[in-house]
Amino acid sequence: MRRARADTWERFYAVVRKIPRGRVATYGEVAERAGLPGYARQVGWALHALRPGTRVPWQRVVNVRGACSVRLGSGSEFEQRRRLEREGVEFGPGGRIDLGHFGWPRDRAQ
DNA sequence: AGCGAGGCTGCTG
DNA sequence: CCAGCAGCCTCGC
Repeated sequence: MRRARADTWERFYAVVRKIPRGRVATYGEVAERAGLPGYARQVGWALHALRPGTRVPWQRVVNVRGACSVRLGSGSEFEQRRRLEREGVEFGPGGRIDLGHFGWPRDRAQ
């Protein structure tokens, strides 16, 4: 069988925790770095299922266009943006982040 | 066991 | 950059 769900999610969390402060990574990147390319959607689900109290910088994970994909209405969207801005991440007019500037450089180690 | 939905992505226009 | 289409995996009914 494939990897157990909890095990898979733990990999995602481990990767997310490696994202440097002031940087953001896409779901696809997190999945890829976790050794599970193509699991972008599962990263989203893993963060969705993230329990309060778990120390994971989920706010640094955005979609490939640099926008917060957090489900609207949850209030987390605002929280995410507030946290990122505090880290020095700038948002564009459309509420998007310039991944070319704030994205997590793949060539660099964490 | 089947099916729709979800914090996504890459490829085409 | 946005819209449409298809593929990805897991959850919940």
